[in-house]
Amino acid sequence: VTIHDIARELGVSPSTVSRALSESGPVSAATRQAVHGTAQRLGYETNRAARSMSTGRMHSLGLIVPDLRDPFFAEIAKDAQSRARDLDTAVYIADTDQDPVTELDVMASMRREVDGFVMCAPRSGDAELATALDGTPAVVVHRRVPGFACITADLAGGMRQAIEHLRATGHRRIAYVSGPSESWNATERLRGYELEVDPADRIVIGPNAEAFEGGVAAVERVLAATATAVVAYNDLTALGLVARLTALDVKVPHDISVVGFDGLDVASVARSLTSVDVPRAQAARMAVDLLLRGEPTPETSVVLPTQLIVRSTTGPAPDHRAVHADRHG
Amino acid sequence: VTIHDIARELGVSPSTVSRALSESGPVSAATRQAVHGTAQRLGYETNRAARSMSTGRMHSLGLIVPDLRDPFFAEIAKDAQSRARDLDTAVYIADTDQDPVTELDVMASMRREVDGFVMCAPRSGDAELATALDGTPAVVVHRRVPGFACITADLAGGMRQAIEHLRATGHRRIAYVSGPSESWNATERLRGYELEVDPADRIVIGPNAEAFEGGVAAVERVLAATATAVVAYNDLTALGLVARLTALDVKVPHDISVVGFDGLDVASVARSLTSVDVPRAQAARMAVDLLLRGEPTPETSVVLPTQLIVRSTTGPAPDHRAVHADRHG
DNA sequence: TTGTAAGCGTTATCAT
DNA sequence: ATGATAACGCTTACAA
Repeated sequence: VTIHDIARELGVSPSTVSRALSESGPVSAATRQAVHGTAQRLGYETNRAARSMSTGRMHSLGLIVPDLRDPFFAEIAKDAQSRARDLDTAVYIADTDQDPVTELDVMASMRREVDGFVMCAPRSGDAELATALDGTPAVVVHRRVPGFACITADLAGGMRQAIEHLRATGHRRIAYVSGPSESWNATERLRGYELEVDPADRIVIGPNAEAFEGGVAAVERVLAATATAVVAYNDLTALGLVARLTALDVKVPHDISVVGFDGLDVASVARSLTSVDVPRAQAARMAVDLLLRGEPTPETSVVLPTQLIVRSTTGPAPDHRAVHADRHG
Repeated sequence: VTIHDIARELGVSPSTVSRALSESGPVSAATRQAVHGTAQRLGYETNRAARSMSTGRMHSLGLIVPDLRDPFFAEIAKDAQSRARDLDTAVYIADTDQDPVTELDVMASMRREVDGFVMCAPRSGDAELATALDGTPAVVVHRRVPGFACITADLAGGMRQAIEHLRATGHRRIAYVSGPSESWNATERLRGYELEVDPADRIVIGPNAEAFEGGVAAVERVLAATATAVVAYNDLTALGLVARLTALDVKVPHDISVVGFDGLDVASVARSLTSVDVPRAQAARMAVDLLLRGEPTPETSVVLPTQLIVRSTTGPAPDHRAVHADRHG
């Protein structure tokens, strides 16, 4: 069922039907009414491909994520598609599996089919990204790329909150277990740590490719460094830390405090994890809005606030000697 | 850059270029070579909208999931889009947030834009689903819907493996903590339990809307029922159980054994969870293949095998009195 | 083997 | 306010 069917039914021309349906020209109230009526009755649905051919607008957007298995990105995907649906645009999804080459490939193959991209924490270099985009509107989420609209979170600020909280409860030796070294996220978080902690006092463990495993693997070194608190690259890493610490019978937070990063629903509830919340839903929604309703110019970049959520994996620092005795005695 | 540009460049007709590019007609080896060459050089990419208009094929598929935050579905989404990309088809994604109405809505709005649907554990009724599909090819994953190609897993068989394993290690009182009551998944798993356990011996707790929270909340009742082992609706539920048991100082698996369901990567590594693995990647891949390369007739339904993975949350049943003393003494 | 021409469903420009 | 017509880029009979 096409606009021609409606036109024939009503004895008007297809152009009139088109104008009535798309509200894009002068139509008498009566005919508009009639057109909408029979459109409804006939079950008409506009053919997007045809519409795209004449207008150039695709009414769809490309959502590119590094890894859907990461709950952080899964949530962004969920929120982004939800918002896009509200705005009557379909979402093509592509998971790049963290591979820059795949990323560039999917961008190339999707570029012509979409009105723009929402790029989550892309892995390719700034220049390659710009080339692959080649003028296609794009909003970058959770990474800063020069020349593009970016929506990021104040990760360094979140790190500061975490460390200030730990210091306020008596911790002096605070370790950071880092994640993958390449991502913007990773460097930002590390930078936040380095901003807060004097070079002499820093205990940095990592980088680790696998978030959870990295946490597990880092525990021995954290203990060896006699840290009383650890801030993790993300919640999964924190979970790994807690799991391993528990296995070694080191009590959290009695012997050691652990702070996660991201504020994932699953993670927080799973271990009552103290964590720095990163506003994912808001970022996803803003990205889609910016792409679809605004003009995503480089100047429109925004930095969302982060927020430390204190739960039960952090507590007062133990007396240092006591902890040490505990562990070896 | 269109086929006309290539045609002009080479002094041939657009149709020849089209034939050469789509391998859909007789073209001399020489011209085909030439066409591909300049196509490459000019950076030609076929306009899918235009192609769709003449062929009717969209080269895209709709992937409908209940909730991307559930790692089970996130993984399916990842695997499905990966396979689809190999087959040169784009993937529209829609997260229905478990809402049957939203589900039917997105099906209606996507139906014309896709060659078919991969529907993951849909929440609508059989009849509504069929109506909304209205002839659009579809493969249903993890639910059985009469009249459609379905890819499911042998959940009852997995449940049997779990219970047999527990029995073999001395457990007699085996509880089941169920999940949401409405889904096919949920009823299948429960059915598996009921198949294995005599009515008199059954300890069923739930249903629970939220997987993890359900596990947490179920613990007191599990203990009150003096079960020595629990099979959970899924891994998240199992994690909830373990978390709460640990908090109550009930040792897993010393005092009580816990079996998860799904075999999620995160979950298994997180708690070394014994779990019934459900082949997600295979299901996703098969669904896409069936949709894109085969004919998804009702007869092509397949049931994938499940597999109990024994890790460290299960162990021999404790002496019943000893456990009881432990808990209250 | 290649070219011509019609058609896919919509929008947009221009008359009327 | 409405209608005819061209155009979007591609595929596909059909003709050469």
